[in-house]
Amino acid sequence: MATAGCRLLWEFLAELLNSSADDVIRWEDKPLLKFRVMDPQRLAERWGQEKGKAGMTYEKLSRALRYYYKTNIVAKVRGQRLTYR
DNA sequence: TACCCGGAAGACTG
DNA sequence: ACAGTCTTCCGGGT
Repeated sequence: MATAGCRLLWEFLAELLNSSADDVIRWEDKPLLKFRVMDPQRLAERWGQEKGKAGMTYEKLSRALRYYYKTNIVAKVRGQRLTYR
């Protein structure tokens, strides 16, 4: 069950948001839990390293994010590649 | 352009 | 063998 082992995508994103990786992803409005991806390509590279997937791209990372809409882990704020969790 | 949308299929893990 | 969480691929949208 569940990848539980360690970093799920949302845990990885939360860690980046709570650290100072402002060049890749940052809070747009922390109280509202809105964040913004500043550098899609670098975000995908870091995610790829986490999972040991060399060919990770933002297209694929965002596909995983779309599956999150269904479970309400994240929601898209169109017009600015913003999301909240 | 670059990013966004979801269905379908399949890999990987505990 | 099984179910959860993606990963990969695709055609189409804004």
